[in-house]
Amino acid sequence: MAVDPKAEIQAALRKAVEKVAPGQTEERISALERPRQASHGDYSSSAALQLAKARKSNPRELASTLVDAIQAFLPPGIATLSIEGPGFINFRLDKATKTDVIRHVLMAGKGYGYVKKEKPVSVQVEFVSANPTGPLHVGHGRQAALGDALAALIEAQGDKVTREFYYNDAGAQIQNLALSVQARKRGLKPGDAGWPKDGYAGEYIQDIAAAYQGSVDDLDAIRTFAVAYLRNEQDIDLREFGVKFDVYYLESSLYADGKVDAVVKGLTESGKTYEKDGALWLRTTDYGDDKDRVVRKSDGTYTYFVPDVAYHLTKWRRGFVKVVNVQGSDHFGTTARVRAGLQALNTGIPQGYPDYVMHSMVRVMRGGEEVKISKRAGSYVTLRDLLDWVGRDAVRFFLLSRRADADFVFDVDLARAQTEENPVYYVQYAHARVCSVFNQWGGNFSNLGEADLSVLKSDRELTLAQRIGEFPEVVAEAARELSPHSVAFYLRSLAADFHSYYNAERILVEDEALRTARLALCAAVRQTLASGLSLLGVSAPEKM
RNA sequence: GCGCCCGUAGCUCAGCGGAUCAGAGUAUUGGCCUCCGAAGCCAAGGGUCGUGGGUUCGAAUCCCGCCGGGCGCGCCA
Repeated sequence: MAVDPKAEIQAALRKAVEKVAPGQTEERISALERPRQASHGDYSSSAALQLAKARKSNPRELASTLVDAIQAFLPPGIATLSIEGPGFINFRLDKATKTDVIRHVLMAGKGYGYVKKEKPVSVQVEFVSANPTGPLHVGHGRQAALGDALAALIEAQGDKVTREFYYNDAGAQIQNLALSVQARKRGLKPGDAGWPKDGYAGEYIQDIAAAYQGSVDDLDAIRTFAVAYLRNEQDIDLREFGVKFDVYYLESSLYADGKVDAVVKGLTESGKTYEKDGALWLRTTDYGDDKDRVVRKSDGTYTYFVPDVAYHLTKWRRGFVKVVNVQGSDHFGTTARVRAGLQALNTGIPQGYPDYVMHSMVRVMRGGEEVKISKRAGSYVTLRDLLDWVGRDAVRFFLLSRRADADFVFDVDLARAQTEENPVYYVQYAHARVCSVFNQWGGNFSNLGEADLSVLKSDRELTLAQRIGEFPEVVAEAARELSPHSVAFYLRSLAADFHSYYNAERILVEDEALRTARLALCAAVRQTLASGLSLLGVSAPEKM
């Protein structure tokens, strides 16, 4: 088992800080940073600067004291220390330490970057959750990419993840869908006299009407048919996008099982409700919401708030200790009240439950202009449009290359460019290139693990090895911060390091020892690229 | 009006609760294939990090004001 140099240094640093400044247990004091400038070493600590402030002493002297302490705790042969600048302690890893990771990756194989937990936690990621009233739009695409990647990242941290899709199959929107299809079946068009008030205008309504063979007067049959039709259509798109769900949860089941009534009862018994204007209200403001919410309308029916709370209560009851909901920022308003409703039930659900990953809107640019509508959906661009234009890998990679809360401009022309520069192909190409080297070589992989890595001495080789070594940390942080985009950026960097190396040095050299060591490095690159792409749901082709 | 988010190179965006943080891609310009895949590499130009204050030894990063943009503020879902 290879050592984890960062962990070793971290541990030594913590002990040193504790020794020099007992009681200073603040996490950030003993934080290790990765300097951007290579001349500043591989890791650096600003502990001396931070401690100097509190102790009113000279930072460089303090750094010197810390260095002595660290060296006493740090096993030999890992790194050398120096004090630079105003008092930074910089660590330079020994070459052998840097290349050690290669052996580790080859041993771990597909497990590299993955954590095995003794006690996995049950986690749920809920995403897409589109109501079956139309084709999936690009925002759903962003949710699908985000949710699936988040699930994969959390799984990589050793937890057990359930991917769930929640939808409303019985509400007012579904009624409008049924009425729209019925009207189409009767030959009406949007805008005609008699067209339903909140009817759906998209062309797909006509498709459903044409496919429906039953009685035009049987609204229940039309509703059932239309829901099944659109659910199927959505599933086809999701399948092509490579997203699979473990559970489809129906809102109607919450009513059928009495869960909605039970929540109303629970809220009432909590003492946090009151009657006003003939309606039943919940004091969600007691839990951080900006205004109280109606539970039961004056006409006796419930607001959507109730099934929402009931649904999230089932998540907790089903044993999901952690829940991540991926939603568009237009659903922003629901987060505070769902959390408030869960708190009011007083069932021991933690305060921040559930987590939300909100993403901002996606704008689609094509041919220098913004695309706002699609023929099929009418008022919006669909996920299907994107898939048809640029393919699954490009859609996934692009949608994951931005922070979720950043506005997104999807440049279709850039994404579909296969002969020009394209961020997706850049990473995939690196993978295909490594594979190509191995094909050319044609040797036996099992020997690579015994390669003498000490012959890898060039800066590019050490940089590449170190980059590979960062992968587990990148994955862990992306999972912790719920930010898959950092994996996409990491892969870009790894691919860049490899391309640069490939152009500078020949892999298949005459010298057998050197060749074997370089191939071992390449094998580690390939494994890391493949694992990273897999986390994002993007394929790692052997040929392109 | 109130709440949350965003404002970084011509364009699209990273910058992990400060320091060793002015970065990547793209676009533009100039080099590199008789040799493992040129969907690649090497290099150049390009930004008072929206703006004005504050805190600090140090601010793109933290705090406050302002300007600009997005989303949300229903007895709709």
